[in-house]
Amino acid sequence: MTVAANALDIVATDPGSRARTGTLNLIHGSVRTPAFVPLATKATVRGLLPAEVAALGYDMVLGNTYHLFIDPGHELIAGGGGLHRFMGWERPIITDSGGFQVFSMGHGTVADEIKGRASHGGQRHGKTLGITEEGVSFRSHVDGSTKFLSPEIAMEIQAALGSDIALVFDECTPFNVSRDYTARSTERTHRWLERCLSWHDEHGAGGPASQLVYGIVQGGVHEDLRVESAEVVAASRADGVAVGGSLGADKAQMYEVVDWTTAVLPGHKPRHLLGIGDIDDLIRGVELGIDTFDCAMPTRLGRHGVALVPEPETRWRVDLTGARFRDDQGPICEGCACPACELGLTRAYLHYLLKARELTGLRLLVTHNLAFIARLMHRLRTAIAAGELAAEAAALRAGALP
RNA sequence: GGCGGGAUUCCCGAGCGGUCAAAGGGGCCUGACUGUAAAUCAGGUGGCUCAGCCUUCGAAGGUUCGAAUCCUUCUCCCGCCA
Repeated sequence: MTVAANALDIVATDPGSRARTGTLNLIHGSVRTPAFVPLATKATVRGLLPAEVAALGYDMVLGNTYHLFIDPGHELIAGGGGLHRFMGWERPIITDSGGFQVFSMGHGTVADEIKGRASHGGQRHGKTLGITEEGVSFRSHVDGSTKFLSPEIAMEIQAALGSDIALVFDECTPFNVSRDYTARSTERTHRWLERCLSWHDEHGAGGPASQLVYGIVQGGVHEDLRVESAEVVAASRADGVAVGGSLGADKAQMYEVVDWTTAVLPGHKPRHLLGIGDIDDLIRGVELGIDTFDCAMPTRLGRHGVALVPEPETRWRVDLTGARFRDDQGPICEGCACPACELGLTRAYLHYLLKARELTGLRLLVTHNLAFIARLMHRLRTAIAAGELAAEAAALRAGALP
């Protein structure tokens, strides 16, 4: 059992939904919720300085156990004073357990797996060597050597990293597996949850005493399995609950899965929705009672030349690499007051930087995208506190600039 | 004026008698991207009445069953020598 049993301080709830707002109090500070958590997988929000991320309104970032274990190694990071000091971010950090990598190294992305296709030229398959009750063997993507992760090792690594929140080691259940496999996998994840908590209990006094541990709900797209998993995690000693695994083939199914889950979760435990992402998904997630989200989308899209804009019909995206923006003197995003847009830069300039492969272009777009999401979350928090979430959500979904 | 080298599909650039509508880049277009092996990846990129046909490899002739590839002349580039 960890110390902060009531780390989440809820100050307001929305009468028309499960949404709530408040603060999540952690070792390195508090997180205003609902919050989006930018990914700093390899100990950096790619392209941005810690101060820049904070200035955009972010209280927490997410690091990855798998990646930091492979390179540069958790011992090295621990020796240097922990992940916070290592990356120069003294605010909260949540670390993912590496469970997702077991999935992605075998299947590629979530979308690839669902659609049954190979991603990146089919180069990504087969790095996961085997999943057993003990843990997972896989081939390092860096040097090809065989590595092994187990619930205990994942917790040990996260303890060494010193993250504010550790996620238990799980198997991200694929979409294209049988219900029976999903059931067995989910049960194993439950056993792994217990092992993670036990490891944490045993080592907490001498180490991560106030590090929170979040259990992970699996169960695929099966209501009974999801509900059971949510109940198992909720009833455990875990401080918080993360919703993971395959969330379905489309948004409707995803919302349904999250709905089943949060419907049975106790109100006091913080809830994290793993890997979500899109503007509309964040809005719905908040309505379904999610407190924190993480997603590669805003930062990755920015690096890929896409700017987030208030246009639902284009899924809130505009790809500035297209030649039609070559002489577009308009702003990146009309009305946006982010550090990038404040410079008065044109789409023509961004397009030019992108085509010229200048790093500044990527920095500018990542900054804008993260600012966009940060404002979205801020507006949702404010709306919940003011009892106006329904109207605000409707406006944002219709294309209001957050 | 002389001697060499070169002109290839939007651009650069392979090809050097048939398996070439023509490698490979770039550009352009489309698509993807949701717990980041991702500043990435995939597909397309002469035309059509599209399992075939037509038009393309500076221009015009010629050799050959057959030419972007060989020959002749011409036009224009680029070196070197005068």
